[in-house]
Amino acid sequence: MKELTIQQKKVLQCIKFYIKKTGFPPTRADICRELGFKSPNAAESHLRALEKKGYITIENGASRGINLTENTAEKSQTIPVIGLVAAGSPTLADENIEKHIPYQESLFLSDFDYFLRVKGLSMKDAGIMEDDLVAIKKTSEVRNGDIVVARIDDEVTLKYFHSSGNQIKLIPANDDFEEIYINKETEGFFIEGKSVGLIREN
Amino acid sequence: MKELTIQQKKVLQCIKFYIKKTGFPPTRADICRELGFKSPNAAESHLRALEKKGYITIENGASRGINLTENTAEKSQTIPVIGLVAAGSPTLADENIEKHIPYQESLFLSDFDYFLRVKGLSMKDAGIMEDDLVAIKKTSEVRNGDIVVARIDDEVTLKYFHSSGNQIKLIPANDDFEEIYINKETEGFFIEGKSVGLIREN
DNA sequence: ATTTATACTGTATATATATTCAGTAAAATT
DNA sequence: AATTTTACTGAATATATATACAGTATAAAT
Repeated sequence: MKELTIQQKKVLQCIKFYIKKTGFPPTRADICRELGFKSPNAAESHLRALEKKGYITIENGASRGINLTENTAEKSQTIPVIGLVAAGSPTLADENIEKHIPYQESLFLSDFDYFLRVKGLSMKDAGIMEDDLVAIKKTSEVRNGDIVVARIDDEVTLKYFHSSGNQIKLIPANDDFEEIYINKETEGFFIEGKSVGLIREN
Repeated sequence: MKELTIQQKKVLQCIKFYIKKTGFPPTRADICRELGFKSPNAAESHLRALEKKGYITIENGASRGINLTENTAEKSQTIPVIGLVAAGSPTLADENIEKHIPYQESLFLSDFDYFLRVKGLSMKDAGIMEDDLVAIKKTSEVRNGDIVVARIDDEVTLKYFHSSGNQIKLIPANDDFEEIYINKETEGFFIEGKSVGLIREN
């Protein structure tokens, strides 16, 4: 799809916002009012440019006959999927984002920030398999028994969390893996978040 | 919310359909055309009735100024959640539906018909735990290795599917459970569908 | 170097559209 | 029994709206 100019983007945003607010598309005059244009032809020409570039369609002769193209209309929010890379934290930086998947508010009981793509079988007995998507809520407030995303220096893992006093245990759900013991004050140790749900794409 | 008459329902449906089709609400004349009315006032009065009953709002003076109320606008499709009841098939009958959850088209790679609430741990080693929601696509076309919803008389189970010749094996993913052998022609045996995804609400 | 696209103002106008008024008639409420 | 709601036709109209035309000016593409 052809790139939009800054002004054209503004007009497109204005249309989206107007529809969201009112339920129906704006008139030329509405766009002028919103963006400070003094001539309806300013809006008109921008609309024709947006049409030409495929972002909207215009029903000729119809009032408010603006229709957002499929690619233009935001269907629903999307949530990033992040790979559990052995080295490097699962940040929301672009280079770590595998893809985006559509997100529906009430999908899980708690809200969450991203999906973590699981590598390996260290949580197998908790029913978390390779390539599963674990919904992660970014928080450091975790309780014993929670499944957490823990970072130790550059290593990131998904494990059961258990703390007593100053000592923290990271427990795998697979006998082939070993528990990890750390001190709360250990440098480079950090709880990235906790699991609040799971999706498996068969 | 106040009940609608048959005609008012028709008009409301007409508005929804028109918006879906064109991206913007209909005019009075559009409604007349769609429903065969000969006077714009027929549409007008129905609109005012719908407004009075709270199904739409009307922006006075604005063309196509119809806005569907929150409860009126269909946000997204929902998919039923069905319990894996030991006796009785997981049909989409109301009495078997636990609840509805919002559904986004591209959530899984394949489309599906309902979620099955898992009881028991017979598929534990496949990472399917108690209370998980397995996305089921209704089909009898299944392949060896697929996880299927099988019905034998009134018993419904989730198992790995394996057929060779006329014999079918239903294999659990848990050593504590036993494989089930059946003949393809056995009466009362039926493949309800297969798993195409999974959701776990922590 | 010339054309095309961008980014507007300003005016004008045909027509698309909401909306009111005047009726008719049956069904539902009060 | 009287009133309100539903369900329309039919005509009239003010105005909301799309859209064309005439300009001006700068930037980008060919």
